[in-house]
Amino acid sequence: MLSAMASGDPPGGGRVSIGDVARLAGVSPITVSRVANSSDAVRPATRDKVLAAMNKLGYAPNSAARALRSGSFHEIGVVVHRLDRTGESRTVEGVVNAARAEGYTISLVDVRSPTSAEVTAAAQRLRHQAIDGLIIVRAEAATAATLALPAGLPVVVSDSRLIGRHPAVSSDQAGGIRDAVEHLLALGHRTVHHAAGPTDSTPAMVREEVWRRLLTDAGRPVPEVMRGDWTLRSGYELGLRVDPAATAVLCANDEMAAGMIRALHERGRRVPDDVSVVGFDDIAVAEYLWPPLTTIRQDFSRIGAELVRMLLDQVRGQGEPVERQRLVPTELVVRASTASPR
Amino acid sequence: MLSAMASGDPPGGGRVSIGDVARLAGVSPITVSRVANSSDAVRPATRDKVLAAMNKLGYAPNSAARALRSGSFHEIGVVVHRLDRTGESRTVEGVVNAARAEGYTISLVDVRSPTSAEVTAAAQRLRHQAIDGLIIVRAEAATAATLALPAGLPVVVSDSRLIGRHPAVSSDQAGGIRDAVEHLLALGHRTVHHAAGPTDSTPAMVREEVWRRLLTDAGRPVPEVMRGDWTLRSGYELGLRVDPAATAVLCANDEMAAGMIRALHERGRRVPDDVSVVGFDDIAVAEYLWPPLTTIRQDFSRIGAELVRMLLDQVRGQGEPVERQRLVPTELVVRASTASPR
DNA sequence: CTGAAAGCGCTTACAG
DNA sequence: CTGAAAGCGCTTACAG
Repeated sequence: MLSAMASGDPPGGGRVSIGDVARLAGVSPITVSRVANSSDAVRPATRDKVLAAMNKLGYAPNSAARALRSGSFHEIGVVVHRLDRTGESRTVEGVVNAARAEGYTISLVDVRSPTSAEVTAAAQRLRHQAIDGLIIVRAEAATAATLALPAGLPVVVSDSRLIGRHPAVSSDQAGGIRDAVEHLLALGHRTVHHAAGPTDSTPAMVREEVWRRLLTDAGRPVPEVMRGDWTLRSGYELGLRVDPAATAVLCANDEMAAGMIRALHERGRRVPDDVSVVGFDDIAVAEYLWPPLTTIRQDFSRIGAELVRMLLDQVRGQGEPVERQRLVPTELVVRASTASPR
Repeated sequence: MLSAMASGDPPGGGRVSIGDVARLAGVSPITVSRVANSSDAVRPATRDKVLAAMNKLGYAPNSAARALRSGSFHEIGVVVHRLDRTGESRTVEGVVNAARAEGYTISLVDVRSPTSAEVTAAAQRLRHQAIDGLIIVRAEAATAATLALPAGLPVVVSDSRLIGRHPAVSSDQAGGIRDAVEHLLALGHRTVHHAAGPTDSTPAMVREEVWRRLLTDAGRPVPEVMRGDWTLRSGYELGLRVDPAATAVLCANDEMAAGMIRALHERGRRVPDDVSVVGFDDIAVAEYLWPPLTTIRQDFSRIGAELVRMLLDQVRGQGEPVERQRLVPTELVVRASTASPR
């Protein structure tokens, strides 16, 4: 428990400063600073006196002063779009936890749309606030040409068009799609239809290109791609008009897969007896959809941790060359929404 | 676009300070400060000179110095548990957006478990960091007796046992449960079973108590409560052994309702023909479950906004009495998972 | 409308 | 092992 109130008479409206502690302990402020920073150049008896005074007064170092002196806030800025989506919130959670382990806190900004203008404004707001580096989680629609980040600010990005321009962390999209397509072809499907994500999203485009290339390489017909926007609703609408001859559909994410399955139900098509469906992400409900969804799991907390690691490499290594891109493996999780065609 | 690099020769390894701008513009640092803070006591011509110099050098005020001087970081600490859950992430999103509108950023800490010890540690870590106030989003297992928050730090809490001790914002749980129970009774169900949340959660207990009281007041039999833990899995497991005579089940949240529906399917019980199911929250998939879920919608972004408003009332009004509790209305959303019993 | 002086709370060399 | 001095970058009265 903290003591309720300082018993001395600290100036400045109640906030206890290093000088107050020094006075009570009968030492200089420098010694208090040493104790606060766990320097070992303090005699144990002195240390104890100071610690007792700190406790008595409820002293907490003023981090504004500390940051001003040291030049670092020990804070990382995070720009995120749509925090209510599984991938985004789990990635941010991973970032928060990894940052904490390194002694950093997170300053979070949510942009309304993932465009260059919004992200630029968010980055400047954060810069204004004072951060040591910036993590951009999926600025899908931002491009390197139009994004104007403060000069000299270390940056790491997650999946986006900014890869190449800035160090980046991504799921192994290609590997995931390959696993899914091979799984479906191995089950005996002649080809695989694709309910893709929006064209302004890098992960969506990567998934689509890999799907197309795999079918081509395997000598299978490539059905016309169906275009969605990540939402359940878009998956549902695509499901209402999916080719009646389709026996397997690979969806760009789990939400679209859930909408697809619901539409197929309404059309009287059984999953997986008539149509196999595969998602991407492995969100919490995937296992409890009816039927339980076969999907490609992304390791979001690992992505968050790698984002922090690569950012702090830059922050600490100032000037050193930095790893440009790190791929985090995906995993195919086979459940009951896929089966051999009848 | 920012200019790539300062063309002057600013000291301190590249960071541009107010003095550099003053020198280039041929004015004093005070004048630069006035321009940076949009004071109107600056001649337009002077202002333009200063703004030009700022742009040329890529000046951004050092917020550590600013905070040290003014005593405020314009930052709000947010303690959250399980950011990957809908309620939590949407509430945080609401907090972030409302805070931004007020010129505040968010420093986010994620606790592994919602206990007093974890929340206390998180609050102290944030205090250390420097925040103007603290928002605790659902510290479900923390109690006022054991939570030790830094003295003098303004605090607002969301649903939790801390209500009463600290100003709080909550959904109108009672109103939501009333709407749901009345909806089911009006459909002709004799009584309503309840798949409740964990006993250490205040919202779960409130929902359970209101459910019990409503049935008692209506003279209906009160079935033994079923105990879950918010997860899909727990709802599924309760669904496997729900009373075969039950015709209506009110679940503590949508995830549990999704698990409940899946278990009922597996047991060959049709929803809503044999059993009506109601959830709580209105998460994104609720509409796309099969059947689409009747549920009680919570307005999380409004909750987030109210949390910020009540916190800043404290921060700004120092000493003034503050509103103790604010209820945010819920809304019953009727879909296809409820019907009259056969 | 503009500026010289002081100070916010802390830490970093430097000296003893 | 301990302390006196200087300064991080900014803003707040105060004076002109």
